[in-house]
Amino acid sequence: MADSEFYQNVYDLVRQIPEGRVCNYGLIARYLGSGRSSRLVGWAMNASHGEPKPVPAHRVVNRMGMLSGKAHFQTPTLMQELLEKEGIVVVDDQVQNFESVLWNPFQELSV
DNA sequence: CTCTTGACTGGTT
DNA sequence: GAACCAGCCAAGA
Repeated sequence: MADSEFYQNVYDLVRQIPEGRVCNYGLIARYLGSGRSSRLVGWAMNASHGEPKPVPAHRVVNRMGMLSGKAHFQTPTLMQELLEKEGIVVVDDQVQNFESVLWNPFQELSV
């Protein structure tokens, strides 16, 4: 259940992602301690729907910068719209300049 | 209790 | 360079 701090850590970390930036599951998973538990991040995001606080899951994409979780949003186009609204260029469900908008918790939070 | 699926990644073939 | 296999944790059937 959401008792695990892992979920809260994921939500908190995702909420710390600034606008115009995106993060990938593996990076979040690695920051939390498990580099290959990226599936848990995805599952945590799936549970984020019932969270009282809004989670900017649209800023979370897979390692290739693809909007893998867009289908889990209210609308399949909401994710792209939100990203483009924040200044992120999305083409064919892929984030352009992915490395430029990629947000690294290690670099940003560990400075 | 066992098996399958899932918003994933990395390494090997 | 693309495709397949293996690993990780959790929840639903």
